[in-house]
Amino acid sequence: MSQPIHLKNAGLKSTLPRLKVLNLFENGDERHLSAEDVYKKLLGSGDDVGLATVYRVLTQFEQAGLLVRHHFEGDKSVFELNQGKHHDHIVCIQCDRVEEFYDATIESRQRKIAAERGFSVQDHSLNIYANCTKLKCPNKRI
Amino acid sequence: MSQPIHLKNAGLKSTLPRLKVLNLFENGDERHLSAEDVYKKLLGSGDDVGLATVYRVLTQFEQAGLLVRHHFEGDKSVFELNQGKHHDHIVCIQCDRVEEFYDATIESRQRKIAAERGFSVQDHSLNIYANCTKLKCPNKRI
DNA sequence: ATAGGAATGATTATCATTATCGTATATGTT
DNA sequence: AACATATACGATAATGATAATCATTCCTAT
Ligand SMILES: [Mn+2]
Ligand SMILES: [Mn+2]
Ligand SMILES: [Zn+2]
Ligand SMILES: [Zn+2]
Repeated sequence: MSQPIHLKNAGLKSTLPRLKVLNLFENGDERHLSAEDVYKKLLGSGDDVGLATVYRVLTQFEQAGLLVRHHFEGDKSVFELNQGKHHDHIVCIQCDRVEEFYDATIESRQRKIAAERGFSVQDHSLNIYANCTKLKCPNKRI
Repeated sequence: MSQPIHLKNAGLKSTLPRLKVLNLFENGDERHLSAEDVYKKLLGSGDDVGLATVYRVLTQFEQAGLLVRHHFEGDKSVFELNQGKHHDHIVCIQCDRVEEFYDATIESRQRKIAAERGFSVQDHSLNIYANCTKLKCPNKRI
């Protein structure tokens, strides 16, 4: 757990919709949420914000460095709290559950490979799409 | 170079639009093409096909295993000829040029990481977004 | 050459996301 | 606390990529 984020420090006015969205990521049960996920969760808890605002806020939070955006194969973006530590993802094909991992070997190999070809890495995304072999897969939905 | 692909063998009727699209991938100068790229290239060479057909054919080719689809950060899908050998990509942020690489260590590490967590890898995508440090970057456009 | 099913292409629909714009609100100042 | 004003909100329209429709055209087997 890290210290609560203050929107002010991020250069963002502290508004109700922003606080609600931020709260979802800080205290919600899911780390990785799409705009639609956020919108529905807020509606579900009575806190209604406009869908346009959700999209706007997510993008603002991303630009402010509060959130990180991912593209997990498919059309919609997924966001998660930026805890400062880069990691990659395993996405379950059956239930969409997301598990995180970090592998120093993979990371350094990437840098090496890029360097050998005359590139300096700016960013990268590594997503593993897999099936649960263990029976912990509750099946369906993130 | 591999032997020319016969649509018949892929269970696909041999039609003009399909042959034109296939030809672009087999004899064109770009390995990685979006639907729009394909559409514009065909229009440019006088071979006009409908945009709907382009999308349909690309999806069919993907399902038939002739093409592989990638999602290089951003909204549009990119396709390339399936030459049977898996590889990952470095995408230049400045010119969108795509370079391919394969690293056995990274590949096996992925499998190991997934296995340790009870997953069996079905697929994965690893894209490195980087800047050319060498001056070979002609800047802009795939 | 013919027939019948599949493919094409113009168009419309869909889905995620962004842009508009009039109204509401946060925050610094009286 | 009431104000002023820049900003943010939210309903809705617009956009861009891709999928679905459907009447017409084209392969391919007879
Ligand atoms: Mn994560
Ligand atoms: Mn490739
Ligand atoms: Zn990584
Ligand atoms: Zn790989």
